[in-house]
Amino acid sequence: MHWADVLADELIKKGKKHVLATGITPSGPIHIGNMREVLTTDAVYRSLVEKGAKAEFIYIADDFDHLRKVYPYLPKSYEKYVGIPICDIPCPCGNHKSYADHYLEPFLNSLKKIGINPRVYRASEMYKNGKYSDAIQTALENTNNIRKIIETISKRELPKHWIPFNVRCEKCGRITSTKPVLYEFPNVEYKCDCGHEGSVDIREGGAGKLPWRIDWPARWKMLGVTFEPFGKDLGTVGGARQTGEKIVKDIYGYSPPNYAVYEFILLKGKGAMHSSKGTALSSEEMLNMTPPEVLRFLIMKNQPNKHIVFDPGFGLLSLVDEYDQNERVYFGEEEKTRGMKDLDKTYELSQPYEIPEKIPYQVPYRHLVTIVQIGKNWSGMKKILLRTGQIPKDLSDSDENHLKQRADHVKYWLECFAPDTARFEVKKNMPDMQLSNNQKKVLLSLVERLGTIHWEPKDIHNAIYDSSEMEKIPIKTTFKTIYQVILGQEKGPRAGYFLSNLDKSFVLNRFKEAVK
RNA sequence: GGGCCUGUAGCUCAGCUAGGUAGAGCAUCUGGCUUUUAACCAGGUGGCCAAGGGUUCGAAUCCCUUCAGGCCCGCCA
Repeated sequence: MHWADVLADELIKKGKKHVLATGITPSGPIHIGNMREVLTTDAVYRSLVEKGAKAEFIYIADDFDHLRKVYPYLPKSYEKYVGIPICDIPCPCGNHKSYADHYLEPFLNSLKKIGINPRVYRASEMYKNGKYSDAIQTALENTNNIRKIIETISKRELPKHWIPFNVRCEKCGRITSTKPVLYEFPNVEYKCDCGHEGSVDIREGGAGKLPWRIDWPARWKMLGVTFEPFGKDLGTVGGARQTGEKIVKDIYGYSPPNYAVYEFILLKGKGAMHSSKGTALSSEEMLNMTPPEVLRFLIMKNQPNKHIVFDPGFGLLSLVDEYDQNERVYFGEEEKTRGMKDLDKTYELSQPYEIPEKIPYQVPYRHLVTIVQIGKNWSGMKKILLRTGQIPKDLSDSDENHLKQRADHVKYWLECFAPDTARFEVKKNMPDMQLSNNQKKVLLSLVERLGTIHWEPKDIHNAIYDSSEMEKIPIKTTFKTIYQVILGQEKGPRAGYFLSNLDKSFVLNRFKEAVK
């Protein structure tokens, strides 16, 4: 059984109505690892709906959380905003409403692309319009109990005058620098490091924020959350999940949601991703180089608790190939091999939107990598594909769109992530290089022979072999020579097809120039 | 110290969330496509499933122990 079905079945045992939540703080570029949380939730959501349960998928952007430090990707001037909720900090690029929106917006766009449309809640709004008021009051009434829970489970000692509420300083706007002096419902008197002393009414929207360990359980109850996955860092003993379970039960009288702990996505050769260390791959970038269905596939085929090593180099091509193979099996065009566990479900969950009725037209992804570089734009590519018979003349619009999209992904990948050996470029001018006598000999022979043949892949291919044999030069050397004078490198795409896509006189002139 | 993951063919890994003859890709070897360019087809070689114990008619799969590696444990998914 697919893991999403297992999780959905567990939920259905408890009831027929469910609220599935995810939450990510948009304090920096939201990377592909964060995406795993959303996709995991989406998989369970879809399984629930399929099984006839009522389910709602919500996404909580904790934009009332404060800026923790000046991350490396921020200007130094942001020092003054540390401690202020990110919804109240100006946008780094100036084009968004706030700091939070700057990172949230592209992420929500990415979600759309991979077929996820959760109901979005913003913590800042919930705080500011008083939704949290009851939860805050309950927390404050239970200060000692909460303190005991946190101290016992997480084995931390809390400050003497700690209360489960961080007042937002009315003067400097920070929620980290205030210290409570006195709480007497409904007011908290506080002192801020900025020198301000004041008093806030907790029923007033936006007066302050519950600390994370209380905010989370409070939100479970408030929104009726029954499922929420979280990263392995939060699943640790004494962590926020554990204190949250106890707090939500004892203080808020609500039973903790089901969950899945998901492992990290590691970048091949780089390890775990950290936005703050610049080793993260943002979701936008990821979606620019990976077709959305393939990105989903990566998450869906792996159980959440298994770490994933993502290789943005050649590994990506293999991943797409694997997806395509699964697709062929799903549509019965190929035999299932043994390792394809839960193939049908995995394939269905990989679709951003509708499941195709029939198999989309496939062109091997690796081949697209070559075609993209020869054909440049889509019409050029289409011409090549038509001529070589790799697509039929009556290709449907949806198939064409699909291929076009893939070509765009390939292009982005080539520009930003592809290893050098995947790239080639037809040099406009003769590359600067020295050819051996043998190389010159074979080129001369080729000029002659190619001049007389039809400019067809097969004929070109044969001509290359004939010349090579004639001049008693290893075929390897001949290919190498061709690539060197045309591409300036020693390897390249299959020569016959490749040359046939270039202008005949261009090729002949280049060869002539090379032997001078 | 605690938690999670991993250990299966030379390499990368699937199979463990249904216990029932050990799998794929790559590499290698043989043959073919009248001739390899990270090409295709057919076939072959290759594994005490980390080690030990337990449950079972039957274990890579479930349970326990050990060993080795990775990650997490203020904030970070």
